[in-house]
Amino acid sequence: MKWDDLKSEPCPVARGLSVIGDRWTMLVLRDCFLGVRRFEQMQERLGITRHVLADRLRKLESDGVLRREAYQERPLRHEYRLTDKGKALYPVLVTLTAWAEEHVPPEKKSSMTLLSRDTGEVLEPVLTDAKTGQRITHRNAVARRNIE
Amino acid sequence: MKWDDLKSEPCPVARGLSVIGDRWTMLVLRDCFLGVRRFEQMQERLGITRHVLADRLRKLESDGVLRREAYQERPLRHEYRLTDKGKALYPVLVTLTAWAEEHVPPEKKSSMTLLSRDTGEVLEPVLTDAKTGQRITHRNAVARRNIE
DNA sequence: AATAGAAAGTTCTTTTTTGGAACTGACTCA
DNA sequence: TGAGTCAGTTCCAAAAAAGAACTTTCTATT
Repeated sequence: MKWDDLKSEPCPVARGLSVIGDRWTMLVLRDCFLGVRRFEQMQERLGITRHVLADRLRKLESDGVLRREAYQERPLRHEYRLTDKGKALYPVLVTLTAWAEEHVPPEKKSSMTLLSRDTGEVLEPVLTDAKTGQRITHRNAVARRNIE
Repeated sequence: MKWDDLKSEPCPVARGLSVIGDRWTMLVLRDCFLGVRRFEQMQERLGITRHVLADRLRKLESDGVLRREAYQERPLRHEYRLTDKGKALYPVLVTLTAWAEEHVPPEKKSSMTLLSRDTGEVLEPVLTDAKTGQRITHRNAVARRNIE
């Protein structure tokens, strides 16, 4: 199976991975969520090859996750910003972060905490059902395929 | 930056990706969550090269996400099962699924719905704070780096 | 005017990863 | 004896990533 074939899979996991399923993309998006918008900064922060970064940004733009906007003319320069579709990836980033914090210990102890912007309290992200507020786990949920 | 270097990054996103950040791993885990346990089945369902599948399973085992268990002797055969660490990835899979369902439309309309195992009701997964029950979004949360 | 520097890429070569297909080993079953 | 199953391994070609240098279009400095 080829990369692009993933996009047309019926399974949403496969389709999601067709967009964010490689080694670098989520790291690029992490930086976007942290407010990094420019090529040079990303390249330096990530230690990614310029070549690959340019490629990933192109893909993310064509997938509608980032948009490229001119921030100056002469010389023309662009910056990258999350679209709504991109911002909607926040829960994926947070759950991944939470998982890694708990299960993939770093060599040097140094962690990340999520804080409420309003109260400054530490947040503990959990997945719940919007209607009932019940926790969602692999034990109490099942996936159903809808054939239409 | 090399693959293995990701493991020792301070950022949990990078560490998480060192485990699940490639094109195939999450698809393998998806199948595990659906109850697929054996090499042949995975290989056939995923359309992944046997070579790569064997490699991914080895890595997932050494990362403690799956464990390999003999299900018969003569000939000795193993199956792969999620460990607790692996099961803890469920929220990542669910948020990714939810995002793709909403934002990465398939060519043929065919979707997935998450149902409660108890009530059979459709679940709408959202990220909330365990203590307050408040929704967590990129707008009301900030990440802080803890230096120890 | 000449030089240095920044930003955002591109180009080139080498190394790593995949893809694809066939092959192996240890059985079981007819 | 021969076919089939399962869980891989081996080999080669093709694709992708790493690493480093180069380009283009400016602005700022000497």
